[in-house]
Amino acid sequence: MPITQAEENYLKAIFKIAEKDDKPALTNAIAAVMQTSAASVTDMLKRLADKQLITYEKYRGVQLTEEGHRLSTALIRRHRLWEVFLTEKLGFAWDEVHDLAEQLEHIQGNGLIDRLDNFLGNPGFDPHGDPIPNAEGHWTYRNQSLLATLQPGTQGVVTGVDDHSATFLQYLDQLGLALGAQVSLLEQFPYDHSVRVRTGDGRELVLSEKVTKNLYIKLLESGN
Amino acid sequence: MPITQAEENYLKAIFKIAEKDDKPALTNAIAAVMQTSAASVTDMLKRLADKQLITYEKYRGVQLTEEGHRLSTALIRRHRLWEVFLTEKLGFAWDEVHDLAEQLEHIQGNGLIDRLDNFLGNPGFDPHGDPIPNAEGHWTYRNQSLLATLQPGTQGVVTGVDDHSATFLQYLDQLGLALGAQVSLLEQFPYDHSVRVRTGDGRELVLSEKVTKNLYIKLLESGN
DNA sequence: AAAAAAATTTAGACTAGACTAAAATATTTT
DNA sequence: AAAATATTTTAGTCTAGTCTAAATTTTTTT
Repeated sequence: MPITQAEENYLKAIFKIAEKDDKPALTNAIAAVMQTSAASVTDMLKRLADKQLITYEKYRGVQLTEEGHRLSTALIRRHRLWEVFLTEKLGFAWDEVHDLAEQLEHIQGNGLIDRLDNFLGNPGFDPHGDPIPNAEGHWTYRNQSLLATLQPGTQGVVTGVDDHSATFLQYLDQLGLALGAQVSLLEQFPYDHSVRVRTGDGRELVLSEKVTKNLYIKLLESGN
Repeated sequence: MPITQAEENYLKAIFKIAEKDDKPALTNAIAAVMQTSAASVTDMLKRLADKQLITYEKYRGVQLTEEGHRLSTALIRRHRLWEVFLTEKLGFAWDEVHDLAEQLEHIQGNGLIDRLDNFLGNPGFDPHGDPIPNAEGHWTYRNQSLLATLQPGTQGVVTGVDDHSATFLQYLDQLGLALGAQVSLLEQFPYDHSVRVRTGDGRELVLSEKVTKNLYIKLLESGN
């Protein structure tokens, strides 16, 4: 039995939930990610369990099997490589590529993705700074922290985002905080957990907690 | 109501049949192209007629409406541009790209295809020599003839194929008759309609009627 | 440890797209 | 112009994926 696009999408949703919580993914959580009803999720979980892509215990949530994990990783790899293609080669902005990659990731074909990877120069990260697993499913590790967790006085470079919504990404563009932008954390305001930062080009910005909790920074060695 | 992938595939099949015959496409003909049953075709024809993409008269066959024609043309444009991408950029051979393009042609997204077209340098023809309609749906005309229709003594260049099967394309590769190859028609054998040709690099080949009826040649001016 | 609330599953129904078998309509042959 | 044949449509069924409403199970509150 081939794996359908709907099944692939569920696998990805389960992977993403498991990644965060490291606990079995619950029906309602999956329903929220998939924007569908809990009843539909239950139906699909049975199908995925039949295909041995998840282990499913009624009322207890699900976990990916090894095969399910392998497929999810491959799917994320495909998604992120297509995102690189769309930005690097076709000139799309980082807030425009998600929906297209969501479709492209389902294209099936021998050797397609490895050729694409090669054509793109084997990129390690996608346009949002997310790592791209290699053909064996291994991830590049990177030392980055949410801006929200840093101490005043530290300095770093924007390396990723947690929120991939177009509105957030466009707001970052407006602030001049694309990937690679330098920021120094000047001050934290305990009242609402907003912060004041200085950008690489010398501007000062105040960022809300919502921003600091969605922006990844790689620290620069303080010696530099 | 959005147009589904299945509907798009039927539109393309109807377009291709109409292109050849210039008569209404009949149920069985569509069933043959779609590799499905006549009953399934009838079901789909009703849906397409509801959506005003075809005009359908029971037992009488179908014709594309203006909108149906526009959509089919756009679909062919997408298919052929993706084929160019797969060969030119990813290095696939001309006999490997059909199934992938069959999937890629259904990707929906604002500006995607025009960006792709631009990235590829606005190619006029796909890897099989088929013309690619432009964004307005206009076709590049090219003066080419089936090898089967040429007279001995004429000389030309391979510009296209009618049969897109991998076996035919691989056979042409083996014969050294890729797009752009030179051929002079030396002799026709009335018995089985096979022909003897000389290739650009001086080899002599005998080609069966099946080959000559699937190979397009653009005549060289005899003065050259 | 009941009762209340929340989460999940079941039951039953719907649509798109396919199928087979049977009925209806067209076309071809005699 | 009938009869025979070929084509097409209808009728009824199936699956994947969705839905709502009702029933069940788990968790939380009292």
